[in-house]
Amino acid sequence: MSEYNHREIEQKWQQFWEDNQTNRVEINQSKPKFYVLDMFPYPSGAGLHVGHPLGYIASDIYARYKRSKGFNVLHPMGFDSFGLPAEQYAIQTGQHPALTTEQNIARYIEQLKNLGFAYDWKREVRTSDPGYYKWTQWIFSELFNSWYNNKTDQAEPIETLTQEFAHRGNGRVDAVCDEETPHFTALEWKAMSEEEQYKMTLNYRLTYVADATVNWCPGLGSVLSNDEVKDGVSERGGFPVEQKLMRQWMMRITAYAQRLIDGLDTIDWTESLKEQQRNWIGRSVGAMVKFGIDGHAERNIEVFTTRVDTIYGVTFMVLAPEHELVAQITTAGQQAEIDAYLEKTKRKSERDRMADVKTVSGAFTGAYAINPFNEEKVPIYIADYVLAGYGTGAVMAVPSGDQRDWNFAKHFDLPIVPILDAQQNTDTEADATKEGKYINSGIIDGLTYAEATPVLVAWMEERKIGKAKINYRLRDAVFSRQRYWGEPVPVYYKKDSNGEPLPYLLPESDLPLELPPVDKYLPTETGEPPLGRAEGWKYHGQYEYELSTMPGWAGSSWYWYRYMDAHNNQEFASPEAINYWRDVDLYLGGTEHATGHLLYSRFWNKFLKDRGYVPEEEPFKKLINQGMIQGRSSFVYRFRLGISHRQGAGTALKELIPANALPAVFISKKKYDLWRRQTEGGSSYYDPEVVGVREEVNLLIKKLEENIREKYPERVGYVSIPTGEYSATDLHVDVNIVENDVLDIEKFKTTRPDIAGENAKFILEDGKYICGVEVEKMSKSKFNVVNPDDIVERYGADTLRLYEMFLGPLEQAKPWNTNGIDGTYRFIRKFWRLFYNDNGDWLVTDETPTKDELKVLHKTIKKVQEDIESFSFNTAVSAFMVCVNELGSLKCHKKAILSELVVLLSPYAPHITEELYAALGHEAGTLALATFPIWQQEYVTDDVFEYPIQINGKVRATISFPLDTVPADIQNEVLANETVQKWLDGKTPKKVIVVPKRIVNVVL
RNA sequence: GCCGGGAUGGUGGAAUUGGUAGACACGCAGGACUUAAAAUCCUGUGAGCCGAAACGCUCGUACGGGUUCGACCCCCGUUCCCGGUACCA
Repeated sequence: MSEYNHREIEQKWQQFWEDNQTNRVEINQSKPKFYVLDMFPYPSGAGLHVGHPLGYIASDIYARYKRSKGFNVLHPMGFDSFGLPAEQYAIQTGQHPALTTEQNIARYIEQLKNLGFAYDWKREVRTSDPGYYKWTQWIFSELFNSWYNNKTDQAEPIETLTQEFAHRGNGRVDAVCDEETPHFTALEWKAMSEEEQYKMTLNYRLTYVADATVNWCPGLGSVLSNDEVKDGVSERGGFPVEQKLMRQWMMRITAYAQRLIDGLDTIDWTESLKEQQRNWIGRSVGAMVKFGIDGHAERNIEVFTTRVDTIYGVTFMVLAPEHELVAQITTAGQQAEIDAYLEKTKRKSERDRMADVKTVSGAFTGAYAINPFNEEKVPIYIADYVLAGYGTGAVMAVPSGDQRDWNFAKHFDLPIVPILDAQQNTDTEADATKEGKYINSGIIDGLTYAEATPVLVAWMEERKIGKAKINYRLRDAVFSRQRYWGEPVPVYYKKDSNGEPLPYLLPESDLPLELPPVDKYLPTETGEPPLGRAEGWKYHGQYEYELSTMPGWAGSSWYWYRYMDAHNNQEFASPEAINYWRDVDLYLGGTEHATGHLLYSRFWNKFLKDRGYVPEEEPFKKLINQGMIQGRSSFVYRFRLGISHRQGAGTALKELIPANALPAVFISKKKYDLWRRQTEGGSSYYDPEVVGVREEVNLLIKKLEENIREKYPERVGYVSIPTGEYSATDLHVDVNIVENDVLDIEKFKTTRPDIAGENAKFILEDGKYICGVEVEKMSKSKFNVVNPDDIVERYGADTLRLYEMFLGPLEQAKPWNTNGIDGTYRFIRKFWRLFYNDNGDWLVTDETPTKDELKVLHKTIKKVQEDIESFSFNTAVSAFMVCVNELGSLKCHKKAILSELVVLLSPYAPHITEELYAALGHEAGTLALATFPIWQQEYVTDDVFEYPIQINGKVRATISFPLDTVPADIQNEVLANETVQKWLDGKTPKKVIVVPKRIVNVVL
């Protein structure tokens, strides 16, 4: 092998790894385990672009590094292969989503293999594979068969609940369950029929059917979860979303709200990510208070408040328009007004409601609530600023302390009563202070905030009109999707004694419940989900199956366990595998999963732990978010040419001449900016550069005009360009034909046949066409997508891997710019030339390395190790470059140095290092078994330190001293130094600071 | 509005966390090799000033202040950018 040939080398080793199963991994009790995981990719039809592998490269480097440090490393890859895009495509083309998904995955795998990742491909999983989703269905079943016991603070099998029912009824059960669950005794329980008992348990199960207000998306024909809705439209596709009451499968994630918050303190994630989860769960500490209703002795309004202390400042109540009491308490006189308001809110979309935060609106019900503390009657309003889905859907309004209440009070001219002596200006705005002492506040007058709350809560609890309560923003998760391409829910329906359908679970022996074929991937005529189309799809030929499928997050909420034992068809993974691999030590992925995948996964994990299937409370110990790679779009500027016609021609402009007779004129970026400046007026008009461009453009236009007029003398008058920012259109140009912002004009012409040949004019600068640049999202429509395959073809995977890491800190968002890649490519070739000269001669010798060479090597080992440990991959790449540059200058070709360096670099550039490792005489493929080099202090430390000598904090000289020089000696010598003497100018310094191995500062 | 992150040469970025700001790389300029180009190698490259030269000077890490012998780093205030979130009672 003479010259470095990345194609040959990379292909050879990728084949070798595959043939020899080099990256195969098995349980090995004699080694510590380490689990590195990348977030589950969805295999989209567009394939990978250079942004995707960023995290995969980082995790691969880390995994290989850990392996060389003696860990048994699990580093798998697989596919979250159910999902909307494949189904949308199926709807359009009629192709089965399984087929397109299969093709997309094949393409992904090919691309991933091209990059040389050390995945154990034998462990690959796909959520849409029945062998996989059997276990997703199984976990669903386990959830169905469990309830949440608040006393033990964990999920338990439903049997422990029914045993308790038989023993003592549900009086002492403290469970997370439906609000309306009735009380019953053991006797009553035993008196129930089996069906009645079963129905009762449905109130407790961790997955259950309920009528829920859901995000209905007509455009997708499906329900979406909160995290799939952004700004009132669907995250995928951007279709409008509306609120609708539907019968849905739900997951009782709220049972885990507190544990989901507490667990965050035990894991190493970024603070911002944890904060997002905390906000999403939205814990607030407060109290429930019951207000009576005047004239409705049997009813009351329950409110949740975080400020019970302000209860004497309540001057009105507000209910959500959807609140169930509205219909019952509205007086005859106010009925019309309330109806009108309800009608108005219903028509407002969620989006309008959000956009319209400023406007105050509401309507009076005519009814009055009674404040239990002072028996005062306050009017009850409805208003859409109160959300039905939060708390109880009712608010006690304290206008002196809450700005929204204040706005409402002002608008409807309601009283504003201050309740703390520290409150200020309550007639111009609300003051939410907790300072001062209470006034106008009955039993808490004169107390402080800290004193008042316990008094109020005790008072309420005594009278059973309220209690302390912790409320969460988190809602139970809707689990049904009215779609085809997802896991079927393993449930069938039997008619109960009233003829109503009652859900029953499929037994485990009937799993997996496979997706049936359908003729179309659309809802049925009657509005049933697509599964309703499946011919004869019935349980035991007679019972209706559940027709909705599971949401996208179902399959990804437990997948990391499947990798531990990917082919097990007895269990989702064997206890042996689970207890060995336990949890993910390093999880890498984007922030977009902050409140979706990462929350649901933690939920399912906690559930599986409660039920004894897994050992760890938290599944992902450390998590790193790689920054998004943005696109860097290139632009060309095309003048908008206007043609005037000869007077009296009377023809529409576009008919004057054929469209292609008018050339396209493109102007280079800098000149375009200058051209635009001519309208700014002032001095720029006379700027010679501006004048120069103006003349150049006008000359060209004049020439064009003459040419055209020659051909169409009777029609064309003159050609002109508007001035200012409207003079040209900026057009995206494919970044792959632009290098260092210089447009490849020939390629540009071939991609745009309409402007080929003579039909395009380019106004250049320095003989080049320079494109404009903007950072945007990477997408096809912006022509800024860079395909890793192209880069690999041209520079090789090793170079791409190094370059992606070199680009900057892993966690930072950055635009992709291929410009710098030559630097890493040069580095790789320089590295190669330490082993081979240009004639292909082997240069490596067995000579003993010098001290300098050892220092270069060990310095690099130290730096690279520290950088990998702190995930600072970009600086590690620099360290390699420095190292190779220095070894190059030292003309070092010594085996003792180079073989260590090869191992050191192997996590970053696995192919070239395998090749050279073998060339150094090692058995092929054994690099994976090599141990990470260990740096030695003796080679790294210098004997002298070069002290920067500052005068008043500015460096004026440097002087070297042996490391063990005492500060007094340093000071003496520094003061004697010529440069220092010059600055001292005969004076005595005020102070001399000597920091050993750092700096000397002489203060004048 | 609130929460989180950030702002350093023409560009991507570095700086042992209070101790020589700009490592490394791109780009650019000049040179060597070559008939030429590519590749490769060498030199220079924050801005400005002085100069024959200097391991000369001044300014310089978004802006304004402060603490310190010494500040990209700590504190106070301001501007802008990115991400998240939003009537949450």
